[in-house]
Amino acid sequence: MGRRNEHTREELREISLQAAEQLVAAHGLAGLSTRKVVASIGYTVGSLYMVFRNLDDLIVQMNERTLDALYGKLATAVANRPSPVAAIQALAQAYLSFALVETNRWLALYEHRLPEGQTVTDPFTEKVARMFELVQHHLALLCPQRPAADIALAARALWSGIHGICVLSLDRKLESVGGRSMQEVAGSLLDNYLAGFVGRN
Amino acid sequence: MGRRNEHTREELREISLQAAEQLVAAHGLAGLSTRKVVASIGYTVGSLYMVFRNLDDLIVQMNERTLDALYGKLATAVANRPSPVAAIQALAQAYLSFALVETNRWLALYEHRLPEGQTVTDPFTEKVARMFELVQHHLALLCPQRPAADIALAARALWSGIHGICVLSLDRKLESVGGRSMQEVAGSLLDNYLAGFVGRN
DNA sequence: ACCTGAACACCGTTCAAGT
DNA sequence: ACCTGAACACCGTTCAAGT
Repeated sequence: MGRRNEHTREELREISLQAAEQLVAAHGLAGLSTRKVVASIGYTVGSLYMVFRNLDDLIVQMNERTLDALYGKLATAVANRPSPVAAIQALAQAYLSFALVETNRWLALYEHRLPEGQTVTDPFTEKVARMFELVQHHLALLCPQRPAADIALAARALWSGIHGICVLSLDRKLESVGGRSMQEVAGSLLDNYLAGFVGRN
Repeated sequence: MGRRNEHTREELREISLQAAEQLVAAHGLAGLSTRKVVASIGYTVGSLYMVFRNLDDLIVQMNERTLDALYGKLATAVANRPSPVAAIQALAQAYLSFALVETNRWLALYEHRLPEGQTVTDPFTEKVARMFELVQHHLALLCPQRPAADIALAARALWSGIHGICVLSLDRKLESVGGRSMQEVAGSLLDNYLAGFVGRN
């Protein structure tokens, strides 16, 4: 057998990633497998390994696409905001809303762990850094005379905080009882942190 | 074959959980399997199902033990603190330090997802709630005349924030570049949030 | 009652063989 | 060069059979 040649290498990569994204969106990262991907694109197991090094490689590439989509949402959300505070609030809301709408794909970003020794790929860290700088930039606009180290620390605290709110809100295991929305909690975090940060130069 | 009777049901449960904890501590949740557990305690696959409903059940029970250990650390850390703020800081530091020391077991709390329809067990949510109330209690001491809803919201924001800092710091994938320690970032979050929260009644 | 181990349905990965 | 599908080593879960 063999020799179908219906798709180029690049097309095969594309439809594989699309199939993976659909599987993850529908059933979570745990519902993804090489055999399900190839079944849904009409190929057999071996073919996946022509295009991806292994399943981890496929997941990393899928997650890179998710990061790109997330960055797109953040970038448009932050554009043309009247003030740095409004910009930061818009970033947080966009992050929450992406996590809420694309829950399973967003979760896959954090659920996937590389095997023991392996380290993360460069484009991946670059995409993460790019998002992080979005926050940092608007925080610097808010407090122009603050040293860069202060800004970096605050950006990291806020970013991590918003992220934590998403994680715990979307994980029904830890969703602590009192039913407040993600948005409320995030608003409280931002408002109070920024009040403290700005007020204490 | 059969009939060994070297261990009671309860002993079997105990050594299985201990073996699981060792496997997770050494290789992460992904390194845990029913077959590895039984191999390390000298039984065969079938025996596990005398004591646990399935692997998920074993993991949930293991995670409950981790939650108990974490609660113990938090409770002793918070005891006899001179002020509510000191108590809250001690809680945060204890949480960070547990995550840092028991990284893989702590990660397993969040990595494990129940299968599709299944919901979380009651003792589990209760243990989470108990930890959460620790924060809430000391926040209430800090601001006695604030309405309970404010306190609950703040506790959730802070708790989620500290959690997010742990998650992102321990995940090498997302560890944003500038190398600040978890403790520094958490300190920044607490100090600024509390300054904002207390100052704005 | 306790425990085994074969059996089944999955899984990721490799690779000789076919076109 | 492309693709298949058998093969291998794993996995979770069940259950007839043994003591």
